[in-house]
Amino acid sequence: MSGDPSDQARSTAVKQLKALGLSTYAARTFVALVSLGEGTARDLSEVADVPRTRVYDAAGELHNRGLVDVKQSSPQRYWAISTETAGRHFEQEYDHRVTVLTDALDQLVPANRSTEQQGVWTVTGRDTVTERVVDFISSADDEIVYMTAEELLTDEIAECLSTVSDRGVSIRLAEMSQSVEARLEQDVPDAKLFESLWNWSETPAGRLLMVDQNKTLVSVLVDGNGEHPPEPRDETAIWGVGQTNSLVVVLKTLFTWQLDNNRDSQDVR
Amino acid sequence: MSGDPSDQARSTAVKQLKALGLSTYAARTFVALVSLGEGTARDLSEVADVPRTRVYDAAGELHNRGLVDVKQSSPQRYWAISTETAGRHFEQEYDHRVTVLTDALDQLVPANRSTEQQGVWTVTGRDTVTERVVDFISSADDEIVYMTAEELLTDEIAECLSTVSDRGVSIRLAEMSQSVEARLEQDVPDAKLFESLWNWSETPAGRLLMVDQNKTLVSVLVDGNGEHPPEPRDETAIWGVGQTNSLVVVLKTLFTWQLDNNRDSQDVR
DNA sequence: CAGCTATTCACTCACTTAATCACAATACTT
DNA sequence: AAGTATTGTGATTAAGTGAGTGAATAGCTG
Repeated sequence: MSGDPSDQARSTAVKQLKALGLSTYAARTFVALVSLGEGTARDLSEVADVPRTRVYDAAGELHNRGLVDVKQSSPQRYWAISTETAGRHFEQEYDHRVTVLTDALDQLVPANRSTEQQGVWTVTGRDTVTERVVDFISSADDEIVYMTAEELLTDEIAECLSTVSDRGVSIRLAEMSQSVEARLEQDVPDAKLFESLWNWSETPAGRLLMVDQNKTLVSVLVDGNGEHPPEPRDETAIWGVGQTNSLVVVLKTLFTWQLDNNRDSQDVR
Repeated sequence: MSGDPSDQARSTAVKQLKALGLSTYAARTFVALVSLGEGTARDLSEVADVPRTRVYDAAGELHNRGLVDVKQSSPQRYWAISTETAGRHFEQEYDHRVTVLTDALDQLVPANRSTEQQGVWTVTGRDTVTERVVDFISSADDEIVYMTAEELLTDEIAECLSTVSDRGVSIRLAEMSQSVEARLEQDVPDAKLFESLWNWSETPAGRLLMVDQNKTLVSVLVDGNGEHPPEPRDETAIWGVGQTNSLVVVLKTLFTWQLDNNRDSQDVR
């Protein structure tokens, strides 16, 4: 009845709907109803592959959620809202959730989130690491030293650097690939380049970041070689904050030495 | 240790986190970690009221989601991201979900979503009815006739009316309460007022809407009197589309008669 | 009225998740 | 250095949720 690409669309739609909190039956029923436009319990049962006797529950759930309208005839018919409306609907619901959540959490957060720590924290996952990097960069008052692999320089990061640069924070970027440099030159004209410690492009290193000589983060790209599915969870980072933090101390000396050497126009290694 | 308001904040936060897809343990652990800022499994177990041996799983789940970073010490310590970051994090995740969903659904939607229907569909819930109203108004090509109870005139609706008015759609508003009229006069200066059929403010009626003499919706405010919790699900609407649709036909004649009478400056009833 | 269909309800089964326990590994104390 | 306390991991049990099935009721059609 339906081809392969259509089936795939179905299953991803069902997956997302379930993740959005619908039951399997409700998700399948909704997808069927969208592709049918309108239909009876029997129709839906066939297309959605949901037991006929359970379509009513599923449709009820959908009606409660406001995704489906009901016609009180016999047999009763169901009608699905448009995809755009569905999108808006979920967005609204979600915004509300997040607002309520952050409000509640803000009431709980203690006054002093310590600014001096002993050890280092680990973060996993490319997107998550990016989040930390953005947090760090955004919090900069004075100076940022940053080295990054090309593939990890997202628009988000570039934009973030540009913002703090406008705020007057001095930015030092390690020598990286041509394209990265060119890109940043455009977005962050005030950034100063310096010679990299390593041959950056040949290491599996991800990023090095130091903010205000006070917060540091270093990441590496892991697996990607020995793993079966090409997971996006392919970056691992450690970070630490505080003047006495060991990671901070190490990177600070490293960078200081590096930057000083560079200032004397000496090419190191 | 913590007062009543704080406890309430905790429980709502936990509720939202669970709705966002976390397990109860993970949700409780995260909330505890936010109010602690940082802590060991033991600390969390006490504050979160989660069995100590399960805190590790919960923290793992949170770490995978990118909400918590881990310190590899002994005992290992956990650190929660800031509430703002958490908010951004969920927003991003959600935007992605909705995008994927709508893309998939758009592939499934059939070419012809019929424009001619027999019966009437029912919708429940104030927000959901508003969604339909917005859909209808947005789709207007020619003319809108609208009557609404004051409390139901949200900013969203006013804005929507204003948009289509700019597009050249003629808008006729029934006589309503002073404040509603004043408000719309400002947002939608081109709208023409006409005398209402009923003494609008004294009926439990919600809204009447006719778009292009082709789509109609009528809603009433239900319960709100006999129900124990003041539920927001207090509006029920029916709608139908098509020239031959019975509801459309009825409302069309009603409005036409009404508007014609009004044009002759006759006050009806 | 008879036969069919639609709808609801009650129940089973399977699976996820909460909760406890037992044990191994590690750190701390004297 | 040995003993004790604490941390982390895994296995196990219990409870709850949701998928799936069938029977019973209500409603329609001819």
